[in-house]
Amino acid sequence: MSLVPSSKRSSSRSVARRQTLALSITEALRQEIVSGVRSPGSKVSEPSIAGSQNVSRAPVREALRQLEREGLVVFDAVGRCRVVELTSDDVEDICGLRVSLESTAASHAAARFSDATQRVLHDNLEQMESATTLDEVSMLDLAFHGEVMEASGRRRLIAAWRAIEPQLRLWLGTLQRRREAISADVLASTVAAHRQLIEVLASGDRTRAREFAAFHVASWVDGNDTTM
Amino acid sequence: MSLVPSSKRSSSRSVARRQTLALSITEALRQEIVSGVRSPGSKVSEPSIAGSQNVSRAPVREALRQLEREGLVVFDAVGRCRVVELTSDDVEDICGLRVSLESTAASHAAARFSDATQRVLHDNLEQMESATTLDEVSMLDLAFHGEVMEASGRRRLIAAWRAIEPQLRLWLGTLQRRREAISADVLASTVAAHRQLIEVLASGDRTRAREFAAFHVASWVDGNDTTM
DNA sequence: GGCCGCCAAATTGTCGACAGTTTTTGTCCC
DNA sequence: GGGACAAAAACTGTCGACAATTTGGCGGCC
Repeated sequence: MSLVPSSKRSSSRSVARRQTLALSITEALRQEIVSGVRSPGSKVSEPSIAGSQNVSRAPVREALRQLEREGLVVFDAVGRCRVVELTSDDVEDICGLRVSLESTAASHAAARFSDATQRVLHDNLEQMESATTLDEVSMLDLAFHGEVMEASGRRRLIAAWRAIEPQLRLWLGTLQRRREAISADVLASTVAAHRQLIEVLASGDRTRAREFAAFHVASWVDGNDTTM
Repeated sequence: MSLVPSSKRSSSRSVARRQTLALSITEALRQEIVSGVRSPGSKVSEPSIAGSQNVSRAPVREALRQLEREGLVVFDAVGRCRVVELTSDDVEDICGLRVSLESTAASHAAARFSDATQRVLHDNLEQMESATTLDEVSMLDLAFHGEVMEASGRRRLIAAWRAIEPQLRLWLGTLQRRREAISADVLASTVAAHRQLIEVLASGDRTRAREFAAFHVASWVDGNDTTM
């Protein structure tokens, strides 16, 4: 398999680290996990990956640690690594934390909403309106919420979000591999909610932003079946 | 779903990983940073640490990555590592996130409050009452809140807390190195607040737990001077 | 005195190797 | 067929080494 070329990180905030083998492998593995090529619970050993990617174990090791940070793999007591298996409990956990983080972020974002942010969000909205596949919508949805997080300007809040976002992607992927089509009304309501969130953020009303974000995320969670 | 038997160590990791060189070095470095032996902004290079600890660079490298995860060191674009320099902005950031996480945790903890947890918290309370140094009180305070986080049973919530807790320790350390004595009324009010929090948690009222925790943490933040 | 380029030292990213464990395989016996 | 047991394979943690960069210092030049 070839290493993913990795378009540069969309977020301008995080420091662009020099491209390194460990980074390429991290991205490649993340993609494999989220896309389901590596199924939950399957073993992930350093030598096998090092062999398949034609690198030494060192960068692989580093990549696995990064993926652990993102919650996509877990290490057992003896250091063995496996792809994480998300239970419905885990999903609940993730979503609960997500509500906390996003509502807090929305509150901050409302206090420092910029034109640039608004442009980015509107852009995302337009893309979503013309999206066709469920996968596309999900990714745009995550990107939208990621931008709101970034707009909060709170580094540690963003870091906490980044620690669960890949798990959300993984979960959404699993869901999508069961369904296939995209429900038109879900798309419509998501777009509507996002549009409304932008307005609330632009209004600068922090309390309302917090509450609306909490409500939107929570109802989004309800809209998706969390049982696995 | 198994939960921590609560029998073992108080600051329990979810998994007791086998003792490893990387772990020892992580702990040693963390201590050096939090205690101020390594001052904020100072360089942390792999060879120097490897040399001083008589190990190779590999475990040092891993330790530094762990410390980065804990926010105690930062890497620049070319991979150089330094001890983090916390600005008043950072502290605000940390505390804001802390309020979010702890109030959420309190809400969950109230819903599943156990006798074991109550015992641990009361134990902490007693220790704090007989504490003499400011350092002692701070550590017990952090331990108390850590236990509340654990009591929430939300792994990812706990993980997010662990990602900022060391930075809190670092900040408290710097503060303490400026003052010296412990204010009796601060101690008293902290103990009182903790006692009250235990009661609220035991009552099982999730909303009240959330609100009380948010209030307590926020006022604690106000009580400490965040300007650096 | 201050700025510029050059050389030496230091540092990171990556590699291959080895020892100690853990897991798997294969075999023999019941 | 199933279980105990031993050999074999696989894996992790750690080490030392090397090349490519980056940093720091030094002398020269304006």
